[in-house]
Order: sequence, then C-alpha cells, then structure tokens
Amino acid sequence: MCADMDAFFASIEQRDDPKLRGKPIAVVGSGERTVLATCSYEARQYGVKTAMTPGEAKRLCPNIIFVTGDHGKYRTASRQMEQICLKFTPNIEVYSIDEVFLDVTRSHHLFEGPINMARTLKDTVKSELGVTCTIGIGPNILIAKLASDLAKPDGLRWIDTSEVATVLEDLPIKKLWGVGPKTEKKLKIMGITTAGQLGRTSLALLIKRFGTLGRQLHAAGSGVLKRPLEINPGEPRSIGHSITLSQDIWERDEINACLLRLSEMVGQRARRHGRSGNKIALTIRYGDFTTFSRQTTLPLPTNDTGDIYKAAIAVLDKVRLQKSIRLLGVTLSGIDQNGHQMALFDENERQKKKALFQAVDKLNERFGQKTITFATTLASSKIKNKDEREE
DNA sequence: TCTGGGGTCCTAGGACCC
DNA sequence: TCTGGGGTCCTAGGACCC
Repeated sequence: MCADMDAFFASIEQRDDPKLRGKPIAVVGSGERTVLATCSYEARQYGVKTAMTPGEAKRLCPNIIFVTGDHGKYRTASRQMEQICLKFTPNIEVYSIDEVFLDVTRSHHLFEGPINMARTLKDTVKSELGVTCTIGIGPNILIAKLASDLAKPDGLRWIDTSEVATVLEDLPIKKLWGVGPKTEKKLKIMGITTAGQLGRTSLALLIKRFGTLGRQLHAAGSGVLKRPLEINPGEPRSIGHSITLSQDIWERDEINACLLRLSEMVGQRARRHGRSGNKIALTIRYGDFTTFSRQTTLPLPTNDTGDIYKAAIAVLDKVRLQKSIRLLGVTLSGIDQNGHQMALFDENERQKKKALFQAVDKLNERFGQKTITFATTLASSKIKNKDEREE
C-alpha cells in the first residue's frame, strides 16, 4: 500500500484554522522570493499548482490565501502518521514527509483483506490526525503509488495484478515514477508516449539509449519494480542548507555572513544527529539563475561549524565570481557511515568551539555582521593557510 | 509579486597508481 | 620510434523526487 496525504501542508493549515477550510489556500516559504510548497484542492480548481510563484497563483485565483509554512508542525504530523501505520504492519517505509509505503502481504488478512484494511487506515488517519489521505494498493510499490496518484484526493484504489496491463496501456509516460521532463522528451522522440508502449519497447534498445536507467524504464513500463521496502532508514548521505537571498548580493562581507549562518545550520544538524563528514560543497546561483557547485575534501570528517565555514570560504576563494549572487548553499557529505566514535575524544574541544560560535553569532547579531569574523577572511587569498593555528 | 529547499543516484572526465 | 590496459577515487553536473 501507498498512503499519501492529500495536499498535506495545506490540509494541516486548514485543520488548524477553521477560517481556511473550504477555501483556496497555498502554503509558501517565509522569504520574499518564494514559491508554493503546496495548495489546497480548492485552489487547484483554478489551475494553481505546486512550485508556482505567489504572483502566478494570484493571477489564476484572485481569492487565494497565502499561509507561511511551519515545517515543525508538518514533521510532527508526519511522525504521527508513521505511528498510525505501524499499528497495521511493522513493515513500513517512510518515503517522504507525506508518503508511507506499507507491506501488508502478511497482515491484510487480519483486516479481512486489503480494501477493508485501507478503509480502516483512512478512518484512523482522519480521526487521529484530522486530515485525509489516499491509499493505493498494488502488487508492488510502483503500482501502489500509481494507484494512489490516480485516486487522490481522499481516495482508495486497488490495482490488482490482472489489471496492471490495462491501466498502464494508455497511461502517459510522465505519470511513471522516474520519468521527468527530460526523459519524457527523449522517449517522445522515440515515438513512445504511453507506459504500455514503453513496456513493449525492447530492453536492449532502452539500455542502449538510457544506460542503467533503461532497465528501470522497461520495468516501470511493464508495471514491475523489484525494490523491497526500506524498513530501516539508513544514515543520511548528505546534510545541506541553502538560502535564496531577499536581494542579490555581491559584497564579500555579506557572502561570508551568509556562509557562516549556513555553516552553523549544517553543523548544528550534523551534531544533533552525531554525524560528521569530510566533504564540504558550496552552491552558488547567480541572479540570472545559472547555478554551479564546488567542493573540497578534508583529511578528517568534521561537524564543527568553524571547520565547515573555513572550508566553504576556501572553496569560495577559488571561484572568480562573475555576477551577483541569488542563492548560497552549504552541504556536508562524505558522512562516515559507521557511527561517531570520534566524538568522545574531542567532546571538550567541541564544546568550547560551540560556545565560541554561539558568542560570535550573538555579537554579530547585536553589533552588525562583521563585528567578529575569521582573520583568514580578511587576509589576502594569496597567503596560503598552511597552519591551522592561524585561527 | 519570476523561478524554494531538502534530498538521492548516475555519469563523464581527470588524476593517479600499478 | 604517435603512445596499453585495468582499476580507484574525486569532482562537477544533471535528472529526478517530494
């Protein structure tokens, strides 16, 4: 089964504020330059869609109400959803904040079949969470997900093995999991527009044209997907934050201040999860939307704000900036997948550095962005920083 | 009121090693 | 005397997903 929350963020907001119920609303970010994270079904009737700008949405639907999103609240609701699903089977995969896969192969009989089970799950979600969800049922997660897509909102659909071919026959390829705009275009050039056609295309041809992806495309078109559920979520492979600035910036001081903030966000999250990584990537988007990234590898993994910041600055120093900057991002990867045994050793040092950074942030907030910063950021980039003690 | 933010996986090319 | 082959790691970019 695939249990998919309907217009999740918007539904939560409507649940919590009766004035929003039955109305076209959209959940947006807090910044000045934002897009719609999602919108209510009332808004969708006007053609409003996820990822639109508020301006576009307003043009299509003049009565639309914008609500600033509260991710903490959505995460809480998502965890509640997870707990509800666990009452039905221990074999679940929390695929995203608003989707859960359930392997009910061995448990549906306890509910007198999958349809009854799904109804009970829907009712439980409605009564305990106060929002609706759609459930798709199928012989594998690909079909279950497709069933939920076709049935939403507040729906329930079972695509039995015997129906799979019929459903796929005229299904547009872009509805398939893994087929985005680029792949759709390439397939169309090959004369393939439906899942049915994709499934009948020779595997050899698809592999020749798409490499590894070809195998997946063939499987998707045929309605099979062998991947089992990921019951135990692994370690995250990267931790990153990015910010679209309210105005494009050019001044090095402003860039540095932003990188410090991003480094602290990344470091904090890594420390909270007891993770470290040895690759630090910097993402830059110019005002004209050209976007690129540069990264560096450190000799040892870290989750220290200062280390991350220094690395980000070192990477930036190698870039000759062409235009003013719209977005900056910092990502930590190369995360040690076998735990955090290093942490005990430098706990003392870590605490000291953490206290230092908290103090620095406070001072900068109070007296202005550049009150305290790294000497290395003031020195000429020609000077090689061989010795860490320069800090 | 032009275009968010958080991720994953794959690929191509270069450096480097034997 | 114009020039192999296999392998690994790293970086940057792209496609996709929610």
